[in-house]
Amino acid sequence: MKQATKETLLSVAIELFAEYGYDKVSIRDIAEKAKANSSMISYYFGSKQNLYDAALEKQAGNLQEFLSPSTVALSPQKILQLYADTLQEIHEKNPTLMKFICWEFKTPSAHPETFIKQRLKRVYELISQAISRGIDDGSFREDLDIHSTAIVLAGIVNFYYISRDLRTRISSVADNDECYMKQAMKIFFDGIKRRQL
Amino acid sequence: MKQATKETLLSVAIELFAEYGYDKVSIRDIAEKAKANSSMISYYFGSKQNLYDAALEKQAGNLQEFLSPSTVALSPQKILQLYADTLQEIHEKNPTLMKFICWEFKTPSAHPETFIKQRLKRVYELISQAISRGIDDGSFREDLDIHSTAIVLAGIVNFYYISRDLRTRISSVADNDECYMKQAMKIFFDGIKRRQL
DNA sequence: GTCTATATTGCGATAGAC
DNA sequence: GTCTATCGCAATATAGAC
Repeated sequence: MKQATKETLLSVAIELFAEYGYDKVSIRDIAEKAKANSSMISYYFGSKQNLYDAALEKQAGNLQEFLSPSTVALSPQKILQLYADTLQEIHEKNPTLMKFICWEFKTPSAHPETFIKQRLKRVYELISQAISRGIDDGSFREDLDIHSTAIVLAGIVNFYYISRDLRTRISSVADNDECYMKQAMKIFFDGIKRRQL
Repeated sequence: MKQATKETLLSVAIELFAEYGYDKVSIRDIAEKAKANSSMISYYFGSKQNLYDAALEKQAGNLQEFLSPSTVALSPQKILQLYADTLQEIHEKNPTLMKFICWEFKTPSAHPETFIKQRLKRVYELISQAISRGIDDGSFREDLDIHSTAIVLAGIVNFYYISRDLRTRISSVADNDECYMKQAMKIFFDGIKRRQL
């Protein structure tokens, strides 16, 4: 009945895996920081891998908002903007999720079919459809390649967060999330907008 | 005198580290694939970490071209386009370098001050200056934030490669590097271009 | 230079007392 | 549920023969 230990282990695992990645974190590290015994991880989760998966899935719930059924009813521009806003919000409220996704980028083979990948797939489809509709209704350029445009948007929004750690080491310029996203989306929308002749 | 073993170990190390990352590759894996004894790694490089650093630095030489002194003399547009072209070329000719850089994005703390980071810093400065000059000479929008614009460009160009492994699992759309880069840079340049009133 | 053999460490996992 | 103790394994690194 005392599941406090399980919860603590999970939240510590999320914290440490997000920061250092799967390989660099031992179950002993997690147990120590959670003030629990390392054998409790086997007891509650079965294995280190299962604990990681549990951590990943718990974080994945945060992509829910963007994927709500009402999203598809929005205009193409609104959907693309919502994607950017949602990622910005997720990062503010829960930076660890982005860390997990980044780790997945790096070692995709580690966890073949996770919940998070299914979510990402849905996100990609939503964006692609929005771009396609935007072209059809005349608001975006006709010569846009849908796949490429989707990657450009994803790159603009995600690279900022993916590269943050490295950037702060290289450059002395301080980040301003609000400012970046506004500037970036202006460039993006100006770049895909249909020109008046 | 017979340094063939050393060279083989290094090239195998580059291959394996790029593919699986530092943690997932053991010195035994490297030695086996190089048909050498694992103790040869200590003999030639001292440690696994030193071998990794050697692999990283050897790869970093490939960023040279973009950083040649003649680059700074080009027009802002040309410099930004050259950045995209160079990364595309690097990836085609030497995909392992990009893998290394991707690993550095994920675990930047692992190797505090590497050669590669100095190169990246120089690249960032070149791009920033190009954007700044483009604003001054009236070819780019005046309201551009230099830092944000530089990250947008870097994101557009790099995210495509960073995300490739994961994307191919999620989406069935085949990549076409040439097509992507052309589309992406058109969006980018249209997005930062100064509008005629 | 290259090999075998081994020292040493740290890992994930589990058995079993309480 | 939680602990101690330990097993079994794989890793890096090294000592020493050749």
